[in-house]
Amino acid sequence: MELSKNYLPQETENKWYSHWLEKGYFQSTPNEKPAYTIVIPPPNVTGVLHMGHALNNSVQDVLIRYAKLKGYNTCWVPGTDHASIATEAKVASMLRDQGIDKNDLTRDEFLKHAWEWKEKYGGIILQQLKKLGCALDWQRTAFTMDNDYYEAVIDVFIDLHQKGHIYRGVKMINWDPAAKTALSDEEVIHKEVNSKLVYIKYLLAEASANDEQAFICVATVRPETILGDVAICVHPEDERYKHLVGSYCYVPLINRKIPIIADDYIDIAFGTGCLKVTPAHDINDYNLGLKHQLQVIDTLNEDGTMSEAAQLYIGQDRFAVRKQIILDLEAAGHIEKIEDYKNQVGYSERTDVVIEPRLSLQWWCNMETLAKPALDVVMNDEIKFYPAKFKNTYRHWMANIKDWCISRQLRWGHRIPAWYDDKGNVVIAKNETAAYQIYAAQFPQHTHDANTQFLTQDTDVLDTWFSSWLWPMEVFGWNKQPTDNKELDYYYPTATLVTAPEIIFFWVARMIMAGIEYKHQIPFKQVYFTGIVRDKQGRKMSKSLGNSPDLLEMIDEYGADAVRFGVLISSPAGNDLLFDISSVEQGKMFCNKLWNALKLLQIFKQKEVTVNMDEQEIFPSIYFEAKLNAVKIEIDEDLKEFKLSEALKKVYSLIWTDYCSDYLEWIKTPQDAPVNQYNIEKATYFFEALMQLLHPFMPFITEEIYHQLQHRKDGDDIAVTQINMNTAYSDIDIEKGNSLKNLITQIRDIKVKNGLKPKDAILLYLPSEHEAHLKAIQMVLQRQVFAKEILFSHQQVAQSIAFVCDKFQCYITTEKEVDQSQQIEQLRKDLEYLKGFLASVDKKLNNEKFVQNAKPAIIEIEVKKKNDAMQKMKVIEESLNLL
RNA sequence: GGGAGCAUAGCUCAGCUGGUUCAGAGCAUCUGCCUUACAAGCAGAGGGUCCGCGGUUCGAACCCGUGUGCUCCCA
Repeated sequence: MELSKNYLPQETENKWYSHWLEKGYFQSTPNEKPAYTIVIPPPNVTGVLHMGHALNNSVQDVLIRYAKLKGYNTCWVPGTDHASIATEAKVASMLRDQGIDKNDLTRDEFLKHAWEWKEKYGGIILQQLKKLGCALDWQRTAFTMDNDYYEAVIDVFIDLHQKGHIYRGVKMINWDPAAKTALSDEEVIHKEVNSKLVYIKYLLAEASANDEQAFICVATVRPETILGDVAICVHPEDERYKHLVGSYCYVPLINRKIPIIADDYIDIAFGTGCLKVTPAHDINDYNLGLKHQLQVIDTLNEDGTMSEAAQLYIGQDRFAVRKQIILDLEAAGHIEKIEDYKNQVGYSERTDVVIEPRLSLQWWCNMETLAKPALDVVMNDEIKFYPAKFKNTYRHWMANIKDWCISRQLRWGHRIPAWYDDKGNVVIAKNETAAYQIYAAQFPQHTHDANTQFLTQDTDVLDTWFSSWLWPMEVFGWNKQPTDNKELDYYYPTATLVTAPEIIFFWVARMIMAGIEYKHQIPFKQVYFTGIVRDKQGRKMSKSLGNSPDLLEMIDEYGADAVRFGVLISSPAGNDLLFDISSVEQGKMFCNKLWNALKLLQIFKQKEVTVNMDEQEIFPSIYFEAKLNAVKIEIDEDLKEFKLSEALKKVYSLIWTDYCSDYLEWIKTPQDAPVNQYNIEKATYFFEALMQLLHPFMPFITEEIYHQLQHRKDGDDIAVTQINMNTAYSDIDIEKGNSLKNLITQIRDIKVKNGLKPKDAILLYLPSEHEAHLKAIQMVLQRQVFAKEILFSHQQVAQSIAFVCDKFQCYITTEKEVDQSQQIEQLRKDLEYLKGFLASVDKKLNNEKFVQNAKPAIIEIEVKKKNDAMQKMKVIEESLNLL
């Protein structure tokens, strides 16, 4: 069959993905083979494929496909998480477009819309992963709100509550005024912003004669919060204010009389040294308030507008008020000055609005007892982190772990299984029936009419991470069958988790806790943290910056293999990836290179053959086999350490340089001459082996070429072949090949430097004392450098170009007149260099301390260096004498 | 404010426990080639004070200290 000029990915990619699916190659069931399991970090059900996913999932696919080649029973579990906030926001906005206000709907009505939305648009990303070629076991596709999964989350809540880890309490939380829900500390992103530091004067209630000014001044970046001020606090040792402690002042505009108190928490150096205390809107102020028994005045509504308690600006947005109040204070003469100021402000990870610290009644999970063992397994390398530097980050967080706010004021998610009566009593129960039973047992004194519904369920849902921390267990049906579960026992603990360092606390740490708490086993043996995908300028790729390319378009244009190549080649282990489309182009060119090598093999196969097994004829195959086996081992080592880009670079240059540029050229025969049958067979076999090595990185084109190379029986596909790691090879063969390469390059260079055309004929003299070593490469060398003849000689050759390659003294003669001054210069330069080199080696060897301290092997090497250098110098000197 | 990390060719990075001729790769650059697989290609070449300074050592890109610049995480 005639092959197209270039490789056309669009035609082959869909074909092979469907074929793999049809054959069920990605499906796994427990068997006698060792398991290699990965659970996908579940993307948001609302998600679409972006560069981060492309990297993360390409990496996982490489690991899975390589493990499969090595004989493991591989299982890669796909799925999505329900993403409470993101999904609820999406659905609410869709409803708004239809003119429906989410708050006008009942819970059930809203959830009906949400599920409809999920069925329709959810999981688009999973379809996109197919385009990328991911070898996911689709039959196992999981969702964090599947029935069984939902039940598992609820059961875990109940269990942790029984164990006393989960409790309900009023604390300062991070409030997202856009989503109108509490967030955990981890969901808050701190950013540095330019603010105004406003100095506000508070009138003193009883100005004494000592006070030149009848006011006390505080500095704040949030002037609107003065409406919630309940005190002014100064440092007890601060001489400026000592005399005011115990007196009162007035909050400007509303004239609330508040005390001036002292506490050593105050930083004397900051601002004016006076802090306005607003317990409702700052965690530190809150703590101060508790200590000094201050009132709490909450001046904000849940949507970020001012509440009635603020007295002024009621119903106006906090940021509008910030501007307005400065004007009003100014007008009333309360502003002393305004300075530019940089400070850290917390933003919601999901909605990107400024977080308000807010006092709120929420459900909490105490993490201390869960964290302890989870810290240990990472510190003692039972779970290995790659790169290991993340152990530090992990330890720091785990050692200072805070209680986890797990309730969210949303509807989309796992509803908190708490039931309340009208007196504020609460019971935790799996369902309503159980709630009534438990209630009756717990509160026998509260009797109700048997027919009235007096218990109401909590309207909040749980943090999404409270469900995804069960992921590696629950995808294998842990909750229904925690023991004697064939699947769970076989696949758990999973082999590797591939994720972003950004979610080390959100997810990785919590999975480890849940795994140990409930399965009494770690959830995965190693964690590979991928880097962050950045653009060429080093900026993180994000939707808001608009610097993230459209992946599906890219796949259409370049092919999935090229995209995978581009992402993986520039992704050194654990470092950030500076993505540039040129690396995808490089991947596309690589595909063409493969395609053309295939075409050359087809041409070879149509030519006449010889069956000559002469060493010189088949040396290229002997050499390449050794090289292939050597590199195969290196690649295996690299992949064990997640050096994916290193491994890919090695396959790339093994194919492009060693196989195409060297090997295929070496087995070419002169025009119209027959080709060597052994070499052709070997060339085909090597190409197969190379495709196998490349397959984990570029699955589609390798499958296509595997089938183009020869007709395959049904079920013989590269995706399910086993790699042969029986890779013994001879160093001598590799050395001979290297000599050949070096000689070819050096002679070509000499030709250029002496003004010879590449094809100009030469006579080449090689040293006869190395004839045994050089004999094997003679024929190939002769063809590659267009030598009329190669002669072995131990004599110097007059009227020649003399050169030294490796340790071989060689001569070239040519019919053309050559300029000897240039080569003399070159030889002198080489000699000078060697003299210096020899001197440095001698210095070491003559140094007593070196000889005493260095390992014998090192000394041996130095001696060898010395001898090699001296030999070379001798050869060069001889050549120089000749000229 | 606390912690972690990075600095090597024009660019992106390798360089494992200090010891080959160790200063490397890819891309980019320059030169010569349409050599019947591939010009999206072939052949060849040039390019670096391994961030500055000090120290340890027989020996430092590598270890220690310090300065500078940058990045990330946490509060």
